[in-house]
Amino acid sequence: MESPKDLEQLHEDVKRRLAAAGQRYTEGRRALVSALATAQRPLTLRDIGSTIPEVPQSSAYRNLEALREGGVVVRISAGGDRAHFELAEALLGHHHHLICVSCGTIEDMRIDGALEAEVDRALTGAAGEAGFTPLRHSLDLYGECSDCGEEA
Amino acid sequence: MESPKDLEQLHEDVKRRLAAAGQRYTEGRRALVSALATAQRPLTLRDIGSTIPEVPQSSAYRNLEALREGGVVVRISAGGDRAHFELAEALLGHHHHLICVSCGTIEDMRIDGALEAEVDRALTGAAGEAGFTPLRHSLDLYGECSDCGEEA
DNA sequence: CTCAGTGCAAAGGATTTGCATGCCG
DNA sequence: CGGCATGCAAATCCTTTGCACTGAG
Repeated sequence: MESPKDLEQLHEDVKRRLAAAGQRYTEGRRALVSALATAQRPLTLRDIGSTIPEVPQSSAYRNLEALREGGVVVRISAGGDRAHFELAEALLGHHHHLICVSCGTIEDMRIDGALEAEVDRALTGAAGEAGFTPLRHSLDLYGECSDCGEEA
Repeated sequence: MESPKDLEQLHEDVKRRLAAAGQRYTEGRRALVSALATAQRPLTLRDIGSTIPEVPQSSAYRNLEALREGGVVVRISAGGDRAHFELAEALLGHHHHLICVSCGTIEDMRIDGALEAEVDRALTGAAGEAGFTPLRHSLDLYGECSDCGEEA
């Protein structure tokens, strides 16, 4: 759980990043960042809607896009039809995802740094062979979360 | 490139799998499987539409779903808004994807088996800690493909 | 023959956009 | 002030579905 102080620092950080990208840090955007920081896992637009109903969907989409351009938020397409949003790795650190194939929920997960480096090396090699310029990787585990497993 | 003989064997294999799932292997489904096998990379519905325009979209979606239930095709959500489809790993073997952030194209890629095993072990460990039952993993590399890189 | 498969058109759901108005810098 | 941000409603885009018809087994 984030302490209020951490949250305040986060907002400062975000404000700086948005300013650098020539964007304002308005009340609605603050609400979005707070919601994402508090949840500590990727959220769908629907999740966000139930957390902060005062922000209309269209504004949420538009602001998430603005935050994405500012490098504060990333959009995740895995995990069903609906997109998920979470704070960028610049803010959360590098991590991966556990994706429940049953309910679509996504959780964050971290793996050993050495393995991470090894994976990166292997991927970069494979990319080179294909004339591909690597930017980042994603390593996701699909399965059933504890909630869905119990019901089965 | 698949030789005609391989393609024929593929159709036999698919026919068997569909039969086991109690489904027919019709002309439209053959066309879809041929298109996917020939492309040798995940295709969007649009890609498929331009390859085999004689198959209506709704039929394509329905048949891809039938093929998915039969374990012949998988649906990939990464790589933009549109879903991609490709032959299942039972037919293609385990592999990963290179995803172009610019044009959304996806290509197949294989990595070293030992690393693969190591990754699987690490993921299974992390999954256990989260009360997660692991099913499969995905390891994708995002970057810029050679076509898009040249233009930049 | 019988039931799954097919095509067309309409429905659905998530996401985007046009436009008039409000607020931040 | 001036322009970006906001809200609402309408528009889009991908995907799914209802229904009557055809074809595979």
